[in-house]
Amino acid sequence: MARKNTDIRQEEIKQAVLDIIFTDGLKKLSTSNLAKRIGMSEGSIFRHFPTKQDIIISIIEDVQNDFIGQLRIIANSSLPPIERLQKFLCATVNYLTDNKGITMLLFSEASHNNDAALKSSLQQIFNNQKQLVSKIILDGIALGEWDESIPVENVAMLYMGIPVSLNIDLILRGGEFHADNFCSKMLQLILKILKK
Amino acid sequence: MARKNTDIRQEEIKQAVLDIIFTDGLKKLSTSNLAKRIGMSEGSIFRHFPTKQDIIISIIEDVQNDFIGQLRIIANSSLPPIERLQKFLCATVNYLTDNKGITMLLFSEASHNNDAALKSSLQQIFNNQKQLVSKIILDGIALGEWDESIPVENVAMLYMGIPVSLNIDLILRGGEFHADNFCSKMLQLILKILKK
DNA sequence: TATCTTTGTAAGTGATTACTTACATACAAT
DNA sequence: ATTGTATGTAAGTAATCACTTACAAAGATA
Repeated sequence: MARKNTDIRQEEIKQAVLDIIFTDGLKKLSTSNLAKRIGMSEGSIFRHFPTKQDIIISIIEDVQNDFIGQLRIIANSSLPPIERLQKFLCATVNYLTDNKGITMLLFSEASHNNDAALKSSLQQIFNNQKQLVSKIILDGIALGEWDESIPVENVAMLYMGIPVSLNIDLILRGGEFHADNFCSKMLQLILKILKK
Repeated sequence: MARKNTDIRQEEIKQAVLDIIFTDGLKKLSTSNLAKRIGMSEGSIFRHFPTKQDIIISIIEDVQNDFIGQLRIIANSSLPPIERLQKFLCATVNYLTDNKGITMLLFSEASHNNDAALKSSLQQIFNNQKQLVSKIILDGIALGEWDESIPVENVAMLYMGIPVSLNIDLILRGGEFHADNFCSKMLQLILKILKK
């Protein structure tokens, strides 16, 4: 087969991982199937990643950089808190619906594996989102826009339920979804909680 | 080894499944490990269940009967809606914290497997909860206690986020949790949404 | 007591797993 | 042109998987 650089091959492999998970389920994610999907030999995969686990870890790092990075920019922007919250929520919903393979991977890996490093990465992804939401809410309270007596930690937890249960829904129903309405409807509910 | 009836053995096997998942992760759930945990031979397992998959299915049926059954009684009771909602939420939180093995199993199985019957069972568990919550809310609205303009479907979805994200938290953090505060704090947030 | 069904086990089965080894060749640097 | 390194493959490896087979014995029924 044609030769390509490791970085290109790594991307191909990671894409194939997500592809298989979404179309066939995590059970079918073997190095053998992975090689078939890309059209290369099984041995070649181990030229570009030392172990199968390292492929998963690399994907989770991508999520940290791309997804959480994007959310961090939104949360720290100078927009009014209400607009930040709206952008934040919609960005999350869009990411989840656009990357179904990734979300299934995160879910399953969390309960499937007992690897400490992996679990800690997943915990970070979850907690980072919670902290960024808390920041937006606290900013809104500081500006006098929202009720200062609300328990911010609990609202953030309730907020996190939105993407997480959306996730479950996506996994169970297999994909079809109408993001626009969902995003703004959920925002309105959260805003009612935040209202003075 | 001492002989026991199939029904007793089936319970032992199912308990061992949940035990392994919680202590060692789903990856270690092999028929070989299962037999070791119980202290019986691997072949004996297949005397009491035709396949490994059937053990999982039987556990999910237990969840339907025990957990959803309990929630159904609460939702259909003649208590005031606000009390039903409180009992409903606390029963869910307690079940999740008491049965960590089960919740991990449901999560993982949903994304791991592509078995249609299994996925449909999991979907039913999720949807039944949503429907029961919707019923309580609609009853409250009919009694004039809550805002009739709220989108019930979306509140139910937001509500479902509570147990689901609690679940994630339990999986990632490994167990320790203070249920009492959580239960009532979350209820207050939902009530603020429902308020006229 | 004799027989039949249920429950148990040890030792297999072939399939699949993640990963390795030995070797070939493309391509960049000298 | 020569050499060294990165990328490729086919054919392994031992371990593990879910499950089966052949046979033994417990316990109920006759």
